[in-house]
Amino acid sequence: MSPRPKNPGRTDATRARLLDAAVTTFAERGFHGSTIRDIAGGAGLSTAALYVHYRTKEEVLYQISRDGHEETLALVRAAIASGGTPGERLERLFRDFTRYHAQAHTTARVINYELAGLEASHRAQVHAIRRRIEAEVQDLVRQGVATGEFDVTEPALTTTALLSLGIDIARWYREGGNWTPDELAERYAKLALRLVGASG
Amino acid sequence: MSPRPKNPGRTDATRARLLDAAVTTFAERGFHGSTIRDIAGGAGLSTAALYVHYRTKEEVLYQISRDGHEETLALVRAAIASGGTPGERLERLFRDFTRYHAQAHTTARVINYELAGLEASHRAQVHAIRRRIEAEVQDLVRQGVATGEFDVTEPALTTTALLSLGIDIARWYREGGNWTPDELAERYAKLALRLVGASG
DNA sequence: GTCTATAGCGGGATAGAC
DNA sequence: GTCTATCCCGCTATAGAC
Repeated sequence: MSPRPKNPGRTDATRARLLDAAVTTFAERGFHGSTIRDIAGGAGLSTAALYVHYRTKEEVLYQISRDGHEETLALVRAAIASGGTPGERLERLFRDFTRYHAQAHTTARVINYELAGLEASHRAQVHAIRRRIEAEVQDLVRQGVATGEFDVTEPALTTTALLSLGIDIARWYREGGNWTPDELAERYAKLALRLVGASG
Repeated sequence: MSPRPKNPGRTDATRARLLDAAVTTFAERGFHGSTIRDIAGGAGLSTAALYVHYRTKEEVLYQISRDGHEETLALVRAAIASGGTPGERLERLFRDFTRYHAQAHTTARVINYELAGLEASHRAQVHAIRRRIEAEVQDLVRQGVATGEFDVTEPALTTTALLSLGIDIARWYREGGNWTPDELAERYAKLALRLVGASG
């Protein structure tokens, strides 16, 4: 993906600063509205230095997008693997999913709304992860239907609605608003149970 | 907003074509990813001709955004004014709100996700309309709580969730998918009732 | 109101020194 | 690995003819 450095430690820290600055400006102005001067400058570097770490601006976006999606998939899988009834696992999944989208709302904004900035092959890889996330959740919904715990006639559509609630947080959430990520997670987990007809 | 023409009929048609082309490219590539060549070319005009109708690219976005938001506000108000119990009105509101976001998903994508492209004063005006939309819906939710028809402890948060479900359709909806706008509207209206604890 | 042509600037990316 | 300096392209917007 990027040139291999001789001094990983320092290089890794620099890359982290670049990704951080990129997330900030991508979230604020979008991929095309952000310049490499914004990114490099935000990390305290010249534009030329950026190219030691990433080949193009698009590659920076890809790194952010891939990392974020993999983290989300891991989070979803962990909740599903955690045991209990489908309702308990859905509640846990949704609590974590919601908290992530609130806490990391700038990152979440980039990975959910800047997909169009990705080059075709990168976008395809990211979409593959998204499909796996959706498949995991849909599977859980179907399990709940099978056990009779959920009252859902169309699992695919209900899954879309569930994910919508979480993803859209990245659009509207602001620090210093009415709810902390934890408070929101608590309440949204209950709303998720209502959506699947398992009011707990 | 734009220069007054001598020949309104022909000018209006040209502007409509420009707005149409702009919506298409803004929805696909975002405001900053779209060029005035995309917009003008999509309407069959040269870039110079665009400036007869709009002073800047941003003004094109503003026109789209303002029109779209006003249409949405009108739709929300019409449903609320239509009479019946809060539950009946919420169901109607949500059916219309959902259908709009599916049917006009390209426009909806632009007006909901390209707000950052607006100049400060324009953005402020649009945000004012958004707040009115939210206020109308929240008011309806509170009415349902007052009559005991809805089971909601936090009307503000529930309103956010309701709007989220509708708005996020603009992100994921595609023509030729699993649901027509009407089918989706039907099902989402039922989900809205579940969210407010008024399963009908 | 529309065109062709172009000004003028800001963007992504690179060259070459340290 | 980072810098300064710069290339060169594509973008927004305008000039001036029809």
